[in-house]
Amino acid sequence: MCHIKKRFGQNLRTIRKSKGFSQEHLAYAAGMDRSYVGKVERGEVNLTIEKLYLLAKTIGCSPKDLVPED
Amino acid sequence: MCHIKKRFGQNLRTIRKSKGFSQEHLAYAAGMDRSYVGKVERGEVNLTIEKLYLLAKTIGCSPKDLVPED
DNA sequence: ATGTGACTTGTAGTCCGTA
DNA sequence: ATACGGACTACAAGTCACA
Repeated sequence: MCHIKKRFGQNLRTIRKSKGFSQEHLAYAAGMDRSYVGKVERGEVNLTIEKLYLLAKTIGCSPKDLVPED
Repeated sequence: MCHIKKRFGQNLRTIRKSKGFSQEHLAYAAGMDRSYVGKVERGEVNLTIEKLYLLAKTIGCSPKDLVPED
């Protein structure tokens, strides 16, 4: 429960890299600040589902791909 | 993108009912306020992933089951 | 290109009601 | 049992500077 943010961030980072995005590119494309994306990936942010969706959509994956299983 | 919250709420409501939970029971078991669960199901809340996870765990389903596909 | 801290503003989330 | 609202507090959102 307490690690969901970190695992979410790891998922995001893995998929982001596999798509060839930099944090900067992703942030810009999603209309977010670069530092915010970094915080999400480091598990420092308990982000909302709308941000979850925006990131998934921007990066080109399903929201479910970012959500840790357990 | 703008209807995520509503679709999420619908998913939660459907699964909650299929498990035989009332909003009150779910809220109590998850340590949340009764009115909050209602707001989530009505799509009035842009909830965080930790709440998403807590609700899924309490209701006995995967977090992915609550997340709308698109 | 990314990590981190400090900060302000908006809203998630709580707690109390009424119907 | 649920919908809905008001008022409040905690924290997510969003920005920036510097390493």
